[in-house]
Amino acid sequence: MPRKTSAEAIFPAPGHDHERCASDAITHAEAICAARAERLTPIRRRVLEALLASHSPLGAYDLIDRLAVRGSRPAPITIYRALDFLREQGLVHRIESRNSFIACVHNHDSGDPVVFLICEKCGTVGEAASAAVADTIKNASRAAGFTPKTPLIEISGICAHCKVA
Amino acid sequence: MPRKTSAEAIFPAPGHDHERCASDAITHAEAICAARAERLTPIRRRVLEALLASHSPLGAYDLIDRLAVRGSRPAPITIYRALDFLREQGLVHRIESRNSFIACVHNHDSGDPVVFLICEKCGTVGEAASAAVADTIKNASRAAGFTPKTPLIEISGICAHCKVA
DNA sequence: CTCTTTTTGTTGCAGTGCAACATATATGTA
DNA sequence: TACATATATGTTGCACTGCAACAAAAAGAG
Repeated sequence: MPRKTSAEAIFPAPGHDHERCASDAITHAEAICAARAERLTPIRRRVLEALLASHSPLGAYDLIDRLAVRGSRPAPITIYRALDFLREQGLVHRIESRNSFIACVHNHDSGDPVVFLICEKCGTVGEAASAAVADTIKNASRAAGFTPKTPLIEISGICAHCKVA
Repeated sequence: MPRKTSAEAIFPAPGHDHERCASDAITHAEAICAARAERLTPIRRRVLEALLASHSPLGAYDLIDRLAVRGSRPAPITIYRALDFLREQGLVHRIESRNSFIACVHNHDSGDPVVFLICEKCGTVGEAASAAVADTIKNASRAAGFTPKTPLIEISGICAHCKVA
């Protein structure tokens, strides 16, 4: 069952039921990993939880800070390995223009191109999955004789909530 | 006068007249800077030339290597400052997904969104300026109540020349 | 020629990202 | 159960990215 019914863009409203949204995503991650016989180990889970606790993308060192407990900090490589795993499973995306990472709140078909909407004011990142965008881009690429694989689309701007304020 | 007549995608063919293509671009850069009363200093010019000598994007340290002469290497900040300038003038683009830079071979109207086509095999980067892509993306953003500013579109794939081989 | 602005040089550092190897933990198999 | 294998994590170390802050030099304006 999809966690989001709308196929449209998703931009998290401030003050939405975030606890719920995050715990749903964890449940989803467990299901995905179980189905694929992959292991959602404690570290991987904690990295995912930290990302889910923020709608803004987090850098690797933000994650280190958030996973640190009583003087014990995970090494960068530990975080990167967890991120690699989560990205392979499609549970986390990398925001290239910010060198940072965000938990995925879609159910992607793998390879589905995603459009990231990055608010310059509040830093919140929304995802939009648009077949129209995907098609247009494929056509434009083919016009250049180019065989596209993974489109990367990141758009800076102002989200609806910040625009009002 | 536009250096490219086609409004279509541009993917440099291996073995094209690169000397010519690069020297045209330098001429264009001089014209741009003159018109804006900006200074295309020797360092800025050499950075641009180094980028023009490669259709693959170069990292900042690649540029340091290429500008180094007889034991004297420019400091990273020197390169970044030149790149900042060139980017402000629209003469250079940053490829976010690779942390690297490429000389622009278009005549952009400023703010024009550009699609980068990055060949996974040969590393060559082509540019496509597509109004259709720009429009589609704007619409998708607006559907989420998002006010887009600067779309960033980078597509990995295989270019026509590598596909044949 | 002097003052001001712009550009470059120098030093230093924080963030990003991963390689290579060692250790520990799971999983499978006899 | 004991052993072999595969997977995951810990440790060390380092290369690349990117820029801040200040000093020195060069270009332009009056």
